[in-house]
Amino acid sequence: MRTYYCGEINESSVGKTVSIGGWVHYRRDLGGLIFLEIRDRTGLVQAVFSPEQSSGELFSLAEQIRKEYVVLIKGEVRLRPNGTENKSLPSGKVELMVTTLAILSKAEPLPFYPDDHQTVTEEVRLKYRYLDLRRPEMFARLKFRSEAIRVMRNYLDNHGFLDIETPILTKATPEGARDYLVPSRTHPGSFFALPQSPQLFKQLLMMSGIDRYYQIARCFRDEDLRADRQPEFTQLDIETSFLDEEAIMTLIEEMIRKIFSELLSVTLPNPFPRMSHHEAMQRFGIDRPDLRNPLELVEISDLVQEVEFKVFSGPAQDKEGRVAALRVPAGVEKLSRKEIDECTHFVSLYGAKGLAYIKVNDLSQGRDGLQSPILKFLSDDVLLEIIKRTHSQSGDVIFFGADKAKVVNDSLAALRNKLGQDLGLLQGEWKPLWVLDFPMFERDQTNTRWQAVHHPFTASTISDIAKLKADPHHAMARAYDIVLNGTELGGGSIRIHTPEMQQAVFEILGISATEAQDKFGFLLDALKFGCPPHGGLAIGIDRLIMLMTGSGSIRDVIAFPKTQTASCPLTRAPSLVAPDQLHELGIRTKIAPAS
RNA sequence: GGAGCGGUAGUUCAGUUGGUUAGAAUAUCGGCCUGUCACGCCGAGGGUCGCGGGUUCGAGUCCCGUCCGCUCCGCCA
Repeated sequence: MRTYYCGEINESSVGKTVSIGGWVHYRRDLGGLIFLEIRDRTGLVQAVFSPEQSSGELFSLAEQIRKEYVVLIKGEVRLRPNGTENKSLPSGKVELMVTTLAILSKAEPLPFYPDDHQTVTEEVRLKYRYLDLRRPEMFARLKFRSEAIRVMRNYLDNHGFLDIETPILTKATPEGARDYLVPSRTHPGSFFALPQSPQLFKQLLMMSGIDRYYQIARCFRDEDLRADRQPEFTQLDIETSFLDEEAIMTLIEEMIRKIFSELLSVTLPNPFPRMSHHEAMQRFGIDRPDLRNPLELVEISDLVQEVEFKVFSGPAQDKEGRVAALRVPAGVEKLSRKEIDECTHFVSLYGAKGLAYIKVNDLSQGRDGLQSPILKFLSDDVLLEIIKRTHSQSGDVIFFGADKAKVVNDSLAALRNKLGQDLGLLQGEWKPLWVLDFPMFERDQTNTRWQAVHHPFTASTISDIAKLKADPHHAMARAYDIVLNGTELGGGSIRIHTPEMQQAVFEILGISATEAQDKFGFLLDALKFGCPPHGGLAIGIDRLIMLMTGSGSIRDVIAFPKTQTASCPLTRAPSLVAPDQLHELGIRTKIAPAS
């Protein structure tokens, strides 16, 4: 006889004899009866022990059972007596009259019970993650993730892609994030690095004539964690030969639409909207705008260049400065003085030295209808033009950012997000977006050299090497980022496919020929032997699933995640290792100072 | 590296101005209850107040340091 799932037992099972394996979720003794609720991953069913129908031996066995025991029970399905239906059970109209019972595994009292109504801290959940994952909510997330990946695989398989694995033990890369290193026993003093992404291997596969590659790839970056960042994460990694930006974006869009329609019955726009990087920065101050948020930045640098107010005129005249306005409709009513002060503190976290604002109390009264500490610094003409350009109405509040462009963009973009959330301004549920026309290079923090905005293997719209070298500042990358509701889901680019261009980009980035040969010699070599034009993209699977399941953190869609200090409360990793192990790896143990 | 919040019973939390024996709920254990279903009722056990130091007659409470968890900045090509 087969073992049923709880969820398979319903009114049509009445009269059948079935067996069920599962956890005892609940036990109640009453009136000479024993009720057990048995849970498996599909639902709950109630089993009833009656001394009249069960042998005495079976009944006393049932009495020993506690919560979370794993049992196998067999019995006959019957309708419950009138008035005893349990609406909270999927199988609430039927019950199982037990004839045999086996305790497969006992359970000690749990640190917490995996009920939906029990709340525990994340620390405890992670320490006992195997119990946390018994919760229906967590099970549903893992199942959703599995199904989403299945849709991706099916889609890519149907489009001629090959799933190919690339090494986990690989070579350290000089740029990008900090590497996780693994010492080599056979080469004392040398190290492997865990891949930050399979980038170079997938490019090499294109040179191998694979043409269409994908991988559900684990990636590792030794940087500090956030709610949406783990030191190891999973990306859907894709690379194709001969396809251009247009073809790749179309392909990916279609896949994402399919995932949303199959899993959430949501129809995403076709095609996804697109926006240039420049426009995104101008209108939203960020390269991954949340389009559900109607608030926008308005440039007013040109209006305030000559005003007496140095806080405005300074950045307005500065080539690297920016003065921008953010209008909050009905802000006068929605934002108290205290809340405006909180906004000022909030933007200070992003380096803003202050947050100017104007309350537009009544437009019909002209200047007298405005209220602001900075009013006295601004002429009627300037005020009027600001009102006009921001389309302000009576009752609005206008915030201002004036500083280096980076500070204005960072702080106002963050403020825009905060106000959008706090004031409930978000419109629509799912707003995907392609961001295009990224610059190829940007100055590094010390402003002494160029660094790649995307990565050093991205092709430029300028295909002439001499022209690119002459004017790196204005070179655009053939790159595209996909953004969903303000989260960067992934990105990709058309890659460089000639050794000459790759060498030139390394040069611009200040990587010497020797260094390039040392770090990327294998890539430069491979490019010499015939490389098709190619490009691809990677999608952060954890983030996608987090968004689609409405989870607050990436950790909730990863079975065994790390904490903020990159440790695992469950296994207590990382941990010290035996001196012998270190010795074998050629690593000298540090001698602890005598205490 | 930095900022903020938190750490008290197995768990989730309360704990006043520094003051007697640190509480509640839930879980656990025992008893009662003839259809329970977050059942109910009675009872019991359960504490390194994260850790270390300091101030004080007296510290869960104040001060310093430190560890851990979360959010954020830096960082994440």
